[in-house]
Amino acid sequence: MTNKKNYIIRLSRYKSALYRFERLGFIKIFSDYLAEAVGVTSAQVRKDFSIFGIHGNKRGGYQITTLIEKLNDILGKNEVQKVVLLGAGSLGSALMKYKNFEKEGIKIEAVFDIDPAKHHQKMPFPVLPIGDLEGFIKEHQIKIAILCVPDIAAQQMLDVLVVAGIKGVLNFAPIQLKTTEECVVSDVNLEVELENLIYFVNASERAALKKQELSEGKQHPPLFPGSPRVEG
Amino acid sequence: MTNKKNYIIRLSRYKSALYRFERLGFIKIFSDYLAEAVGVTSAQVRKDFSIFGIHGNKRGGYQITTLIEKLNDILGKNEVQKVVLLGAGSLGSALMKYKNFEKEGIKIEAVFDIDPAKHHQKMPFPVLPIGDLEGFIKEHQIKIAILCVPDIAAQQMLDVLVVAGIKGVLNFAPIQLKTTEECVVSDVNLEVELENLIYFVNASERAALKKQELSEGKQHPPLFPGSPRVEG
DNA sequence: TATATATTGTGATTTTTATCACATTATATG
DNA sequence: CATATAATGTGATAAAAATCACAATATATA
Repeated sequence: MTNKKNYIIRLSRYKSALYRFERLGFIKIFSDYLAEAVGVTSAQVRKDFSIFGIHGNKRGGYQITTLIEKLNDILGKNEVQKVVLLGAGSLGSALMKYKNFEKEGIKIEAVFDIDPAKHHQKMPFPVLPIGDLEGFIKEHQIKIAILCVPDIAAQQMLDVLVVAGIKGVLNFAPIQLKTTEECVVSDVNLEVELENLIYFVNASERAALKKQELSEGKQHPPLFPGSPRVEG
Repeated sequence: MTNKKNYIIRLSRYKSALYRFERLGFIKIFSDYLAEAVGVTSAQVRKDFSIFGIHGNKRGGYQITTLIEKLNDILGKNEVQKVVLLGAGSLGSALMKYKNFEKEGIKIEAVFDIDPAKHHQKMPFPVLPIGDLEGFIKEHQIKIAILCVPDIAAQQMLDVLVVAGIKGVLNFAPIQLKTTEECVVSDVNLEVELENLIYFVNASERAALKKQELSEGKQHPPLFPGSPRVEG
């Protein structure tokens, strides 16, 4: 798999932004507006589109609806995507209530959990035993699973998913799962995200401190003891 | 800010993996083991360490405890990081119960929500009104916030956070927030992650199909009508 | 219709990131 | 103690991604 990961993530972001513009009643959009909404440069937007063969109108920008269609085409999402959710714990339950999936055409078809106390057939999502997984995904032709089980159970559950025929897993357990050729695993790791944030907060604090020191003329130690400071 | 984002993310992943090795009783680790645990190459691991001035022993690998210490140093996390959580909805509640934060030295100090019905002082987390935010973060010297409020409220809430002095925000609302120089915003966007996954599942399906066709000798259309196929 | 203008589209260039491959060296072994 | 070995560390190189900058052109305007 050639790693077009960044491109694809951006295309997906463009699409979310476009849906918002569409809801606000916009018909056309220019690369610079879209760029701002997503936090990239306008050249980047145009280049990304160019790479995937999306063309706008010189001077007229891009038609929002056709743009969304083309993006959905590329992203393989012109129909509703059915997924299953593994684990009806707190994170799983939160995701069940997560409205934005539906907005973007992602539909949770069923939830699977090991705990019989949680099983029921109620809408909107039946919560079923793991044993039903394979039959369910074959019957409903499901390819994508969201994995929200405890860390310790994640690998074992992935193995079950692979056997059942799942082709892609969004994994919330903070461990590197061993997968097969046929199944792509993508990780969401909140601790790592937070740590990253902490690093950048500290880094920009350090930078601010340095800047302040500079403006106070502390950029160099005095060349000789007693030599005058450069004044701000 | 020079964009060392990928490096930092990897350092953080190394650290998580190292904690796991440590819990399993390992004392030393080699770059190739660590690489496998995180899903990168061993040269990448060594290069990353080299860039940040981390050195192991030729032939002896790396001492796990000192390695973790050094990583924490770089990531600015040698003490427990205090954070606040905004929004006690379903996602917020799930994060409150999320055990892995604590494991990695991240401590939620308080939760803030607009809904008075949710307010209480009970442990482990008091749920407080937004009005208390500024006082609380100043008193507790908090720099990081996790933003789990409804999309529509996210920008307004960010503005409050910035005024209150928060320096870094982990944002779960799927919109591009407008921030200031002093406050870093980092986004977690689950729809985008899922779409990305869907793309790669489709892409690898297409690739598999192609491969199959190739092995069936369909790699080229017949050079002339009626010319023989290459047999698998 | 002619001209000005705003916007796309993209080749060229620069910057960043990852990979390679091997010199270096600490440790183990005979 | 000499030699072999298994690791690190890193300069050189390759690959990927982002940015630049401007030609091309569709539309608006006079």
